Amino acid sequence: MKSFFDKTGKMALGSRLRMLTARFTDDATEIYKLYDLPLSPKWFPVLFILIEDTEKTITEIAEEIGHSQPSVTKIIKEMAAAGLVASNLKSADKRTNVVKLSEKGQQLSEKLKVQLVDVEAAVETLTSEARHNLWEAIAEWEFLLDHKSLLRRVNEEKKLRESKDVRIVEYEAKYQSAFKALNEEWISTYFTMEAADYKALDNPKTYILDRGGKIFVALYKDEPVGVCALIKMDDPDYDFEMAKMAVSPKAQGKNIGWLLGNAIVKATKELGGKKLYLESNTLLKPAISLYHKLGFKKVVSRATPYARANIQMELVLDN
Amino acid sequence: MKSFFDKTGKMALGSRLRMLTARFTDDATEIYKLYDLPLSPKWFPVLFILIEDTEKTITEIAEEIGHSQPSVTKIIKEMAAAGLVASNLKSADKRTNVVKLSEKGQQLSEKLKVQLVDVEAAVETLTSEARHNLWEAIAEWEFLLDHKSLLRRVNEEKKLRESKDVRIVEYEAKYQSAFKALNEEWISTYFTMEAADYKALDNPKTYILDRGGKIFVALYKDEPVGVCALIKMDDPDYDFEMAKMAVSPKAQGKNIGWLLGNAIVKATKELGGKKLYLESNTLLKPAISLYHKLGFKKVVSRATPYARANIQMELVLDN
DNA sequence: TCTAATTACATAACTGGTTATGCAAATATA
DNA sequence: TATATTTGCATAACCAGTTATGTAATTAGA
Repeated sequence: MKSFFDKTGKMALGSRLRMLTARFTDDATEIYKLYDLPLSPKWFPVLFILIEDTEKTITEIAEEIGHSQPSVTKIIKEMAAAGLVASNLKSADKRTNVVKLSEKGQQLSEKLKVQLVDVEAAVETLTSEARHNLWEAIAEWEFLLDHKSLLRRVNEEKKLRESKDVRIVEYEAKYQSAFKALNEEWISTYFTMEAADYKALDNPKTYILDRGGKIFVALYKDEPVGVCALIKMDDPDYDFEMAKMAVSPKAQGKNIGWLLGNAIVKATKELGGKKLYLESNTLLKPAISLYHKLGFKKVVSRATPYARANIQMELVLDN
Repeated sequence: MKSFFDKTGKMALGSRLRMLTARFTDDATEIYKLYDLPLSPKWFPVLFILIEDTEKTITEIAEEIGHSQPSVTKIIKEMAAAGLVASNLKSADKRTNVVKLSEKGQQLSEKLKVQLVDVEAAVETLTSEARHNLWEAIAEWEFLLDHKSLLRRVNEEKKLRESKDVRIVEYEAKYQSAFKALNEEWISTYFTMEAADYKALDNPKTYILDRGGKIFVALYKDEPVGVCALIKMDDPDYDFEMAKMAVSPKAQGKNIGWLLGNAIVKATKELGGKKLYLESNTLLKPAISLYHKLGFKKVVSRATPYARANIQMELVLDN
């Protein structure tokens, strides 16, 4: 068994924990027998709460011990059948089921305290024999996972790894079809293609590059999965417009938008631009949030050839 | 939740482990989704084994991953339904169900490897953030519990604590009824009371004390629960006989036999005895093993007034 | 060599939890 | 103040494992 987990690595942490848990719960049953306590180990958390604070409702107990409410309902039912608790006590709120220990339950809990002392001592001995403190380790991991779940941590690792496979390159003629297709994909999903779209997407060289603009392509494992254009503007207020940003849905979650955006900002600076402009639609939540992350701020309306534009943003470059 | 476990103490280690386990397995489901792997997390151990060694029987897999055989049977059934494994492959032994990954299963396992790397990295990061190493702690506790189970450890604590409530005192007239009752209890359970029994048990003063012997009584919480006599012998080979040892079944597991035996040995020395003798019956396994623990060795037969005696032992005192 | 014991596995039933759901009581709101 | 929403809890159904049990195939033994 040990060797199995050595082979699997940390991926099997859940499995390994489950097995260790099983050892404890199996032994718990025997330990209760040893002390001649007619208790089911699973009653322990509920019993413990009722020893501490005499009267409690089902939901209160569930919250305190971290179980679901139906779990506590079941446990209380079993304990009531064993004569350890009195439930459905009269209370102002008739929905609640107020529970407290019966006489028998109190007597039993006195005997339980003796057992608790021995178990505590046994675990303490175990802890002193071990170099690694399991109890403290659990507490610490609970804290760390509260702060950031394993899912989020894995997701971050995934993005990190995948972004290493993403390269941002300058536009070449061979990417023209990808440039058009990627844009057409999202535009026609949310809106409809307009005349201005066709002009730029069909003739990027004439309409973007030759006029002093740039286009960047994001390659994931050498396949184009994202594009973005930097278009020279003929406007006293702005030097360049960031436009035609598109990322394939298949390549989502790889930070590609962020990498393209950064490439655009860097290129603007290299070309001596001071202010970057963009148009978008508030329907595109992830895009808007990306623009904010890149430092863009909303600006007041301005004439636009696109029907779908309902928000305009700018980024003032400080160097 | 944390505060709940702070209050309960180590007794709730099982509960706490179960909850931490739940966090991992819940997140595992989401992680598989993130990688677009149509796998159930519970398949992982089986899948892992099949990636390592192509062909395996159900029982082999169960042993390697530490699950029960029916658990593996169920998992294989599910994986077969999902088209990941081919089961019931032809084999010499027709009882066995030989299983291997299908083409689809192999493709999926390739994708799984990518995920494994990310999870490993995420857990590694977690470990580096933590002061206590959970993975190592689990491995160590598994080892320590293999060596001595929690049940045994708790039992030892219990005996230790209870033996503190046991006092060995010298016989007084008020213990005569206990002396008789405790002996009568076990003798009549396994054998029948003999004439020699009644003589000694009814008149301990005349037959034991007045002849230079001693009787010790073990009190548990001031109740007599064990007795043992040291009887002066009229024999060139032996000075004293240890006899009439009896411990109440209710007080078993408190080391009382051992404590009484030690009291007898100590008294023999104080009285200047060099050799201690006893008679017993091999039916009484725990008693014989106690005598061995006290240092008694078997000796060859010798005349005895007791029909039930079928083993004789002696202890030579060295000081 | 024939029978008895063992082995491999499928199935059923149980365990200690969970989520989903519905109903009655209490509270909030128009 | 009537209605909508929320709350507390019981019940049902599910989940990932377990133990118990029955059956067919194999192996051991008299």
